[in-house]
Amino acid sequence: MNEDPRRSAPPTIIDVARESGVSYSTVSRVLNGYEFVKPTTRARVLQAAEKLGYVPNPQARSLAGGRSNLIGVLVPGIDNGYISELLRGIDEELAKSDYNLIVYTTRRQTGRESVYAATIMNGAADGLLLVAPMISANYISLLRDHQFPLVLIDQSDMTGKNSFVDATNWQGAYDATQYLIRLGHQRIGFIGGLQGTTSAADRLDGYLTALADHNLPQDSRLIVPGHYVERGGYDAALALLDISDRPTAIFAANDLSAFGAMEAIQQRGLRIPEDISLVGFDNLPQASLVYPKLTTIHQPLEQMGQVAVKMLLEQIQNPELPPRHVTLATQLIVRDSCRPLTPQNLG
Amino acid sequence: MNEDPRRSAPPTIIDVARESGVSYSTVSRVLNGYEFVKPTTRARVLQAAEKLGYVPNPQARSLAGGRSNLIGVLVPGIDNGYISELLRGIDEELAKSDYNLIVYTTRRQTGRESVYAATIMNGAADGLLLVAPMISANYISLLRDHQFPLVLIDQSDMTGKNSFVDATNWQGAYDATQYLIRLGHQRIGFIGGLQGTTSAADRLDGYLTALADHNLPQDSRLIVPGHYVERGGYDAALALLDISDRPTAIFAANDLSAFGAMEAIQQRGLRIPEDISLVGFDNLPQASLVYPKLTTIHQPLEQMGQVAVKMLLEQIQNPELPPRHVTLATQLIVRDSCRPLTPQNLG
DNA sequence: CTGAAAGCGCTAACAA
DNA sequence: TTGTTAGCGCTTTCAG
Repeated sequence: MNEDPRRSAPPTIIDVARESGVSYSTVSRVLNGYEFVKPTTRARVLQAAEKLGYVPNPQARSLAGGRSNLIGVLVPGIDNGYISELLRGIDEELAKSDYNLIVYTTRRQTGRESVYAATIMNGAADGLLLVAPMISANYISLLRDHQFPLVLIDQSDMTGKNSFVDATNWQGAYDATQYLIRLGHQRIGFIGGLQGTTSAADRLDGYLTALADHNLPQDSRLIVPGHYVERGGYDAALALLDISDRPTAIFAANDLSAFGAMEAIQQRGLRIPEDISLVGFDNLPQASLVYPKLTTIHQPLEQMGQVAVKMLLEQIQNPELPPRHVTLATQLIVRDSCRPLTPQNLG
Repeated sequence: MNEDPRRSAPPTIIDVARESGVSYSTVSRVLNGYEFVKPTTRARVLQAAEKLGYVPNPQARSLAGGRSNLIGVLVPGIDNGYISELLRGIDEELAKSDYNLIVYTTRRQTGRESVYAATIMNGAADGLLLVAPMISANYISLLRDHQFPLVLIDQSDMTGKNSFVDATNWQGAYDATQYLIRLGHQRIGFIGGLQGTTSAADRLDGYLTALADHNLPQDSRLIVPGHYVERGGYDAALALLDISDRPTAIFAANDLSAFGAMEAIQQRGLRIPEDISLVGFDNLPQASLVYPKLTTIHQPLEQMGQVAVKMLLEQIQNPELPPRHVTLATQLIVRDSCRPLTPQNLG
């Protein structure tokens, strides 16, 4: 309020101490909510701080206190709906705390993961959310070995040493496939996810199991990689459409590749769902924007972000906590991209 | 490489000094690329640092050096394609520097902007990108008065004291409107943007001017607010369709509201573009995903983010630099949501 | 070319 | 309940 905007240096705790006539450690106590401070003293300090327009210097605070009040999130990039949804949840939850968010994108650190890990542990952040899949195990175990608070998002953990939150990938894929089967589809193409990720493996497995449970044959030509990207879905769909005995339905391991598939299908002059049914996975905001609206498996990304933050903050508070795993439920969202198989559109 | 993962405290500059047999200020010099260091000394220090697995502590560095190597970006939220595109550009450019990105969302600071501003200036970040529109002028001038490096994105500045980067909003709106006029449309609805933003004002103005330039009457019933959000576009379109003398085309001030409009139009049983033509603004990735693919004005968001970062880094390097303004060109992207007005579909 | 030493602003013992 | 005093790890004069 009364601060002088022209003053060169911002007021420090010392200025506040001088102003209120107490020692600067008392000021620190007041500012940190320490309870055993005489109310009148507290009031005086607070008033002085207000008067001077004092705000703490985060760097100094963390250097002395050992905490940065920053939490980091490592993502592959910020450019798709999947990450945005996750970030929204993360931010929402973080807003309730006094932590700020620092975003690391993996592109910056190719081959230098260990240096990054070391820097982060060295005070750049108090905890890390790992959204990026395909992070080298070394990287993760480096952090883990130092007891650094860490939560993996959407990737289960091989070692059992890390906390993670994910969704029912297997079940979701099973549900999607079964939905198509119940509509009468027998030849169902599968556009796979990113090799090496647990979600991709689980979704493939859910698909295969659903086929098996309904006594449908497994045809390896019907399984093509899409790498979780739009372009991959496009190429995959083209490959699928080129099979002599073309599938009547396609289940794409994520929405992004489903969008690519839509493009390919429509370019081939085929209609969705009349000529071919399509199911995605994720339920990105775009899914209800495309035409036809995409039937897909909802993955509660926003909630996953929130839960991950909660788990991370717990871990920061108590580093001794054993790893926790939380798996949230997926859900089939029926829209307009599928239809029952009738004699007319039999492959 | 050879560091011991079980050691409790990470190595500091002092450990490196001891290991290499020089004073720790020399280590600091080497680490900061100071040139007048004997090559052999430099090598010895570097080797010791490598051996110990030394990484600098960012907090200590910034406390002593006065720079945090963090740049902040203030956004309303992370949840729409518009922000994502911008962030992508920002991140891309930042990746070339050694700055990291800290994301602030406005929701966290309602009513406490000045405290936030103070904290940021107080070392939390070395510079700030302001993407959020509607940030109180006080907030901005508080930062400006302290000579804090600042770049506004997509909002021109009333005071002339701040650097900003934006796009040709007026021209884009003019082009969009003119495009519709040239297709034969005479009654063109306008779904407005967020009140109080310069882009909304400029786009409205471009629209009006195009009408005037082509001797088309201005009808206030054809101008409805959409607030740049999907829901707003939906409501706006409904209002527009309810007019007795319904428009044959609609120009939405951004893609988000255009998406909402599509929803409304289709719900009313009308077809785009057969019954009504639609143009958006922004060219979000989703624009080519919707059906029909949206004709829109491309705004180079990614590039705007990159340019903003460049300008900000310049400003950080040289705080005395006068404010700069960069306006990037928009471009009409013709897709499938418009068609010429023929006798059949005359309102 | 290199070392010594003074802080940066704050937290957290330790005293009193 | 409050004051005193070490540092946190590093950058940066200032002297050699």
